[in-house]
Amino acid sequence: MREYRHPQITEVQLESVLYALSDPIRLSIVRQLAREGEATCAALENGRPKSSMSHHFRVLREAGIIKTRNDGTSRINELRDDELAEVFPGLLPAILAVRSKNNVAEWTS
Amino acid sequence: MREYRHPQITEVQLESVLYALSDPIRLSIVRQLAREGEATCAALENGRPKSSMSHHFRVLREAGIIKTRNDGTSRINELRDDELAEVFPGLLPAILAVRSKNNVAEWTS
DNA sequence: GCTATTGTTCGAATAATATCGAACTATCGA
DNA sequence: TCGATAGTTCGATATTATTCGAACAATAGC
Repeated sequence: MREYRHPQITEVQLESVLYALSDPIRLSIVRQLAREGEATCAALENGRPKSSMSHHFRVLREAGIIKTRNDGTSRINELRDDELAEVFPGLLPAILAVRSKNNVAEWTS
Repeated sequence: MREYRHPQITEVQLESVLYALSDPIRLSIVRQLAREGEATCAALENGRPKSSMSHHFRVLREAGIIKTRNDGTSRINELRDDELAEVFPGLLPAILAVRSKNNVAEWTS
């Protein structure tokens, strides 16, 4: 499977980052990645359809928030937190510091 | 004209704040308010139709980002930055610290 | 090569947003 | 009371997102 295109961190736009993170599912992905370091797509889809999740991963990737690499048949995702800190210092930490009130996995069922 | 309903700051949702700020026009409104303290709607619409701007002010207001009060025929807007700092510490400063590359007023004409 | 696993892409339906003119409301001042 | 001023609301249109099944692609293991 071909490699993904990740934007240069200097090309990343604040608006796109904010938009990508304004979705509860994507936000929960990012929170989980912040906790666990890196994770496959499968580990992050909480019973949701793969195609939906694939869409969300793409939005996060194109916004410059995550980096995806191939590992066999899996894709491994990780936050680009260090890079994001260069261009938007304090932004991701401020967002991650907010405790999530509603668990996404909860309103899946 | 009747008063606006502003959400309690504790009811404000991170997702809504991020969404509201993911729009370039709304972001430019917030930046301008951060510079100038408070401003009327007219002072913030850069030649755009009033009805469009009214929509954006509403989104910002309902997200808990601005507060609007009446003053004669004008509405005066201000950031709820102190309150936002209570629930999302560091978030607004991190966003406002990002220098805007494209001036919104620029691509108006 | 066959099969299972993991994810992507496509396509179509649905939903949400943005945009802006037109009509309307409220207030101020003469 | 009559503009003039400042915004809001309505309604219609256009654009963009979300969702998810179905088909597809790539890899690992046997």
